[in-house]
Amino acid sequence: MQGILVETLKRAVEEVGYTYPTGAILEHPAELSHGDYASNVALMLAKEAGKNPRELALEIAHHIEQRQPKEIAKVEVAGAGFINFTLSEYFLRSTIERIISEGGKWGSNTTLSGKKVLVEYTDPNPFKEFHIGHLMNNTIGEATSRLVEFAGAETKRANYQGDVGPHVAKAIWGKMKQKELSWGEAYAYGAKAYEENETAKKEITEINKKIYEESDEEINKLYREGRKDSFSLFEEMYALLGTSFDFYFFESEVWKEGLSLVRKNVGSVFAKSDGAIVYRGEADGLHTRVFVNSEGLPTYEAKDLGLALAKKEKYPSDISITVTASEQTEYFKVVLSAMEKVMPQYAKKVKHISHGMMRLPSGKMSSRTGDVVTAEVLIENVKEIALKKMEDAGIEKEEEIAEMVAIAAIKYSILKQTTGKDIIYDPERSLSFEGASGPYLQYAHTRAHSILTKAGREGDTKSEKGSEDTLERLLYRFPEVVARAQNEYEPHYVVTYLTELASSFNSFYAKEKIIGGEHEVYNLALARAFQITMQNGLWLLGIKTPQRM
RNA sequence: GCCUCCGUAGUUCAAUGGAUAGAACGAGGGACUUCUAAUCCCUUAAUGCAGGUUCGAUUCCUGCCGGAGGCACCA
Repeated sequence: MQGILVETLKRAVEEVGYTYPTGAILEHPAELSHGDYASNVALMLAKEAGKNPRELALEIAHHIEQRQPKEIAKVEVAGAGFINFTLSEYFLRSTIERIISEGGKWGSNTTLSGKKVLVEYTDPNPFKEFHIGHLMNNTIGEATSRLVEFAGAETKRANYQGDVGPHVAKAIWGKMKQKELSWGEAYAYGAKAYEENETAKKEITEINKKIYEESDEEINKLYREGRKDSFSLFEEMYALLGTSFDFYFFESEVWKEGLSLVRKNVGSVFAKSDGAIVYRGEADGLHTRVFVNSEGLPTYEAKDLGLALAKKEKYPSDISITVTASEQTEYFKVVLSAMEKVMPQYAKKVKHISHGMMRLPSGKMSSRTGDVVTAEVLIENVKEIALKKMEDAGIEKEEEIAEMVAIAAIKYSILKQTTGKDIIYDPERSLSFEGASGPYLQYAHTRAHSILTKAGREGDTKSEKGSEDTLERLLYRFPEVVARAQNEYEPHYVVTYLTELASSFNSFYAKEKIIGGEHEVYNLALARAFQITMQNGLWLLGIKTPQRM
């Protein structure tokens, strides 16, 4: 639709004697009463033309009216000199038809078709808790993957896990001292001891070395157990959240290559300093970071280079996305800067998405101090609320539906805002199930689905319709919203749009009786178009659609 | 100290340089013998401060104030 409008505008502007300015915008006015699209060309050209913008706008509008495409019902000049377009009933009706025929493909595009994309996210560490930070990362990573997939890319999901390194040594040390502790608790215990107790610190450093060497049978055994315990818990979580990974990368598998890559480039890219090997980022306005410590062991930095090698080997992609919390933004720049020098072709394909952090009202979460909210506890709490809601409504309580609703509530609260912003999670104040929320979107979808099932016949857009058309005037925008979310890697545009769409559908539902109503046939087609759009939109967000709730 | 990000109704969030700054929660009022009231309708209230660029600034630039993150052997 935008294409037709731009062409029309361009022609009219040229007929009046000017060139269509670059950077002219075609936007949706804040209010539907102002029309469906607004152009600011007249405002931009007014100065050059030496004319009053309104006058110029009227001239352009006049030329458009000479040969007005059938998709446009009305051209008006408003405000300071905007040219407003109102779309025609013809266009709105044919959009409904298009939505119904495209079904699950409605809203998708082919921007990335033929491209391979790898998305790395979630990245929980074995031996530590899967906390709400991982939940946030998973939610954003999954939505990002689906956006990319909806652009036609061959998309693979990757999960990178730190199964070696000091955190593992700390957990194992904790477990050796106190068998009855859970792995998360053992880690917190070890981390505390490491900071407060010199002997413990030495023992942990020793364990860390032995893990790399695989030289101590007792440690090896604990290590294997811990890995296994963690992985099975993680797998349950992924299933619950609706993520399925194609590749798992482990620090234990990538550190050697990372280490040797760094060693090979000492003197050229990296430098020795105080017994460690560092990368000096100052030349690029960054800071110095240690890639290999003075024990000769790789830090996260060197491992990340090894990871890049492993990814390249396993799935050569055109875009390689890594999703992390914003605390790693600066870190990542340094690693990327080093990567540009040691593997330049690959570095060009790397894209870092950093999201805000889940914080508690008391401040930053820390698994070192044990001050964490686990994903499991959060989901369980929210699920309880959903079950309570079902009970109050007198519906039969169903675990599976309560789970879908709980996860929708959580995902919505993560995805509703700009990706970079922190979220303060207050366990005292429960998540919303009312108003703009995950369940609100699911509920609207469920209502539509339920009507369509009950009606027992198909709708038809050729049938007579009522005068109201707000819903239609939002529906056609879905592909535009998707494209914007894809371009900016910002799922929240989809959330905002779906919320507005659901609200519009609910108003429509309250006003209009669909089954048995005056415009039943047309309204069934409209409800179907809404249901498809909502389903596709929720899929993009990784939110499931229950058939009843 | 240096670098990065962020300051919008009481609260949590929106707003590709555009029109009267939108929602939700909260508060107050109303709507279920009618397709699911996890809903709908009405009322309430905001751009941290000071300059600048622009026909037009929540948005871009500068300074200040406030918050978060990062800055050598953690991830």
